[in-house]
Formats: sequence, structure tokens, C-alpha cells
Amino acid sequence: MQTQVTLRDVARAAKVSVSTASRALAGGGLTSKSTEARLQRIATELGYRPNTLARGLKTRTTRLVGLVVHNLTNASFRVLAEVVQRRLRAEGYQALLCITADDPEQEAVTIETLTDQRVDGLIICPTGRNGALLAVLEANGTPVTCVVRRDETVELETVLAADPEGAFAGTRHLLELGHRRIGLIVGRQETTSGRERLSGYRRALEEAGIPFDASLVHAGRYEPETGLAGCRQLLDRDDRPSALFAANHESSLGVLRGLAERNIVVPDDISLLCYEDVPGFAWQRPAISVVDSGANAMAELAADRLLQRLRPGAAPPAATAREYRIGARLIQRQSCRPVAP
Amino acid sequence: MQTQVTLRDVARAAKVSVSTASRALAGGGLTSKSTEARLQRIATELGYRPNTLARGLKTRTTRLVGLVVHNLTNASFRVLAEVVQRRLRAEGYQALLCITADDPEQEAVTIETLTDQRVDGLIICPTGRNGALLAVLEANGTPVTCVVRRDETVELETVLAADPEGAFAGTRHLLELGHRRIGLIVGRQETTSGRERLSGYRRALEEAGIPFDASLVHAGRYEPETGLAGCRQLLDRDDRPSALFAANHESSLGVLRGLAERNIVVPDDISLLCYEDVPGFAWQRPAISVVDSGANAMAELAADRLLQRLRPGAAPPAATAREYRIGARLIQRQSCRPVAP
DNA sequence: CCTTGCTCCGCAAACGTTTGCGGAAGCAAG
DNA sequence: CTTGCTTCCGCAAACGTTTGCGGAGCAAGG
Repeated sequence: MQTQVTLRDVARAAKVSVSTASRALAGGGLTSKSTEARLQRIATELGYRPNTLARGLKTRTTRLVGLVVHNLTNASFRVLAEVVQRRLRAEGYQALLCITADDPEQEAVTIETLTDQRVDGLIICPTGRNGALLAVLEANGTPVTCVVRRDETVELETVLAADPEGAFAGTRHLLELGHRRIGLIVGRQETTSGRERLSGYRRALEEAGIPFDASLVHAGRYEPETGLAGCRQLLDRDDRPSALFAANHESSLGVLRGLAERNIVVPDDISLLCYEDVPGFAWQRPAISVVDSGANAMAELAADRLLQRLRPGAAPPAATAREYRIGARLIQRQSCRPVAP
Repeated sequence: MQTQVTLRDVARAAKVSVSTASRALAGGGLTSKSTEARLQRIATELGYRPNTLARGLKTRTTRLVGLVVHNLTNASFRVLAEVVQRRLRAEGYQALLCITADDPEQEAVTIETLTDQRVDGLIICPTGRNGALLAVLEANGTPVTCVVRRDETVELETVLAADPEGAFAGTRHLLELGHRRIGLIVGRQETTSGRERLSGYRRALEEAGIPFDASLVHAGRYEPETGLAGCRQLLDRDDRPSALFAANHESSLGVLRGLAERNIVVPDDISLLCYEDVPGFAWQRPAISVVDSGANAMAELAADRLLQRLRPGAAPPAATAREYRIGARLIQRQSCRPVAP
């Protein structure tokens, strides 16, 4: 347990006052060039490392930002975590990663903890039940940007996927291939993404003049079990759909299994399109066509926006917070094929 | 930007000194029961939250622990991150997640940053090139536990997978099914895990009295590309192996694709066994047999060990650090089948 | 020689806690 | 009434920085 070298030590070694040492190391030209250089040298010689706690206490800024997501297994969250942490680091910030399991309770204590740590900013995928806490943070001068999901109860900067367009594009793609009965496995309708993807699907149908058939959609959690259940339900119909549109990577696992169970082969017997791109989809045979929700771009933008507001010229929290949408992109691979109408 | 409520404020409101307020809220019975209760009440009424920076400055402890991994896409790291963060949180610690991309350079700055943040402890999957930095940390009283990989250059508490046994068990399983030519796709031989898995494979062969054939093993990074290359190489032989043992989840993606390319079906034409269990393997058809390296248990144990050393009764850094091994487990599913010898 | 202005640096006060030390009660015993 | 002990609390110092303010030194201008 040896003792850390403090600013006093380097000041003493250089025979200057602590304040001069501080200023010299800060380097804003508040000291002469010579002492600046000398102190830099002595500091590194002694292996001086500033105490971020003391500094934070004084300057009211830790270079910490909270990053809270539901889990790390979901691909979107995974890339969110990776990208955001990388971008933050490049700007000298550290990420405090927290996982809420989509549980408002845990989210609440997480937010409290992060405020206690005096984070400079927060990137969060909100459950939507703790808007008040977030609003307080923002009001106290800590920028908050929501991502992936919106918190409907409060006005905050938010970056989202273009789910309506993505689902629309995907569905239209299938329609253009001649499919008329398209099974949709989609997220819970309590979430924005669930609702928006369904609405995109409906709009595409509508534009093609095809009546909406509610029995063709199966809503549930983003889990393999949901995919399996949906797949079974849709396959047990007399007029089996000729194409399936799966909610995300995880539910697609269930769908693929459901198809395998019945020896239905993709794309010969049925077409399969998934939301959310993951490496596995590209490597798989047949490679799965997807509409990529743009997780990467979302993460980049979220980091950008927060970083922007973290910079000195802190734009005051605009009266009405901006909302950004990341375009979705259809990636055609081998899992969809045309059928005669 | 409203002002935070500080300990002074609650003290003033309660008409006691700051010290009494501090002691009352700490609750160690250093104040009378009545003032303790009164201050607790007033504190929550005012919404007082202690400033962790000030506290940390004084107590030289932050309740932060660094968690550094190579990435989040690899399943082991993903569960490591999830589990560790959950366990830490349960004990009142916060995880500082850092990603090094297996780059010693980045690892070095990461470690520096974490020491600057005065983390109380560190869980790290080391690259092996920064042992000195870690040793300094440990010597300065900050417990460090390594996980997944060992840093050979320095003595630190380490929790590892039982790779030799795992590879041995997997190989023996295939041998017991009658396989004689078993292709092995394995990690780079510069890493312990790569070497250990190969040695387990060799030992199983040896015990079965089968000569080791170096041309049956393909070493490379844990990536789909490696799996694909290895698969192709092994399949292009005249005496094609009747079973494949893949290094991990990611390389298995490549292997599966290589097999699909040649219309070789698992398990009818070839048996496939993978290292490292992920949900996808169980959902896939045929479900892939694996030897589970025990990522979950590893994470739990690593968290346990660190937490243990973080407790007040700080065991002094044992002269020679302990090394823990997590048992591997063979999970039989549908991708391996017996062959006539 | 005095004033003015500029450059560089030191003094000391903060930031919000925790904690050693000592003092003020209260009470019982002598 | 004094003594001694216990219980509770306040004073003030400390943790390691940053920063406003002012002072010393020096050069130039009047």
C-alpha cells in the first residue's frame, strides 16, 4: 500500500506552489513556457497521476457517462455498448455500464446510483416508467439522451430506428416477390418498436391493396420462444403464409426451429425475412435476408449527440427535444424468393 | 441547473452539526437513536444524496470496479460482463466497463484510466503484455483478478476454464462414438486456451492409442473466417475426418457454412462438436453438441473472489496467487453420431 | 522618479465528506 | 459537592484538486 504521488509532491520537487503546478500541468499558458515544460517533466518523472475524485469535487465534472441498457445479449444493445464506449473513450470519457433487464425498478436504482456518481451525461434505453427521474437529471444540467426506445412520458433527446419505414420496406419487398399472405412475428404492442413495426407492415399491405388479416400477426417478447410459438401458430393454418417476417434475431431462432420441425425449407417452401442484422445471418446457409435496423448508426448518433451537448458551449436544453431517426436498410440475401401470385 | 442538497443543508435543517449528520446517516450507533431517526427522515425529505466524490476523496474508496474485456460479441465475455455487473451491483459496487479489442496498447491506457478513477478493484481478461501495470495496482492495494486468460508474466489471482479437461472430454466423446479422424479447429497457439485445448485433444488421442496427425488441426483466430478456412482445408483431404471439433461459437459459424457449401449434412455425413455453449446452439436444428466452457461459473467465481478481497478483512495479497479452474461440461445434443470404427 | 501595464506566481478559500479529539451534559457513587 | 464514567455531539482538520485575487518583478512610457 504505497502512497500515491500527489500534486503537492511534484510542486515541492519543482520548488513551486501547488497552484503553479496545477496551472502548469493544465497547460493553458497560465505559466511561463519554461516552468510548464519543467513541471511536465517532473510530473512524469515522479509518475504523477491527478486524482479524479478531488478534481471532480472541485470542477463538478467527472468524465463519466452512464450507459444503461436492458441486456447485452440482444444485438442492438451489444453494438450500442461497444460503439458508445469506444466513441466516449476517444473523447476522454469513461462509460459506466448498467443493465436493467428491462425492469423499471432496477432502472430507478440505476439512475439514482448514476446521479450519485455525478455522471456528466447519460445514454439510456428507457423502460418508460422513470421519465420523471430522467427529467430531473436533465433539469439539473446533466444531458440525457434516450436510444432505441422513447420515454413517452417526458421530452428528451432521442435517437430511434426508423421502424415504420423498416417494416414497410421489408413487407413491400415480400409483396414485390409476389407474396400475399405474410406472417408477421412482432414485438409486444406495449412498446413503440412493436407498434411501429406493425404499422409499417399494415401500410405496405394497404398500399398494395391487400386486406389486413390480424390472424397473420403474432406479437410477443423478443425471445426464441415467441418465434417458435408464432411460427407454429402461423404454420398450422390451412392457408399457410408463403412468407414470414420475424421480429428480430432472437425470435428468428425460434422461427427457424419451428420450420425445421416441420421440414419446411427456406426459401423453397417459405420465404423468411428478419429484422435486425447479425453476423450469424450472413454466415448461415441459406443466408438470411434482413432489414437492418441500423444499430451501429444509432449508437454512433447517440454518442455524437450526447458528446455534442457535453462540450463547453452547452446548448441549453431546447424547449422541445429533438428526435432522430436512423434509416433502416433492406439487405437481400438468400432466404426470400419470388412466388407466383 | 438547480443546486444539489448537501449534508450541510440537512444538518442545518435538523439544527445539528455536519458531523452529527454524517454520523447519524452512517447509522453505526454513534448518535442517539432519536437523532438518527430524525436525520434519516429529514434527509429523505430533502432528497439528500451523498456526494460520492467527496466521500471517495476522504475514504479513499469509490465502490467502483473496473471490468475489462476484449469485446462483447464473444459469448464468454458477454456473460462475463452481464454476470459480473449483476453480482457487483448486488454488493453495492458499480462496474466500469472497458473494451480493449485484445490490444495491449488500449489495455495499457485502460488500466491507467481505471487507476486514475481510483477503482477499488479490477476484473480483467489480460492480453498478457501489461502484467507490470497490474502488479503495481495489486501492490498498491487494489485487488486484481484475471479471468479467461492468464497473464503469464506476473502472479495474480486468476480464474480460468478447465480447457485441457474440456478438450479432452470432447475428444474422448467423439472417440467413444467411434471416430478416428477428428478434425480440430482451435485458437492461436500463442494463447493459453489455444495451447491447452490442443493438448487436451492430443491427450485423448494418446489414451485411445491413436497417433496424432498434425494435419488434422487448424489453428487460427476465434472468427468465422478461421472456421471456414479450417473446414475447407479438412474437407479437401482424401481421408476426410468423420468428425469436427470447432474452437468456439464464432468459428463454428464458418464451419457450418463450409459444410453447407459442400452439402455435407450434420450429423449424417459428419459429426460436429463445438466449444462454448450459446443459446443458438440449442435452438438450431440439428441442435449442436458442445462442451460448455462454463463461462457463467467463471464469471460468478471471478466476481466472488474479487468481492471477497474487497471486504474489510482484506486478506493481504498472498505471496503466491491462487488459480481457479472451472470445470467444463459436455452437453450432448444432436450433432454427433456414432460411426463404425 | 512615478505611474502603468504585463507576466508570472503564491495565498487561501473552496468543493462535500469523514473522523480524531475533546467537551458538555447526565447520572450514579462516594 | 466532588469525582468518575458514559453518552452524545461539535470543532476543526484532512482528502487532492482548482481558481479568484492580489503581489512581486520588470519594462516602458510619461
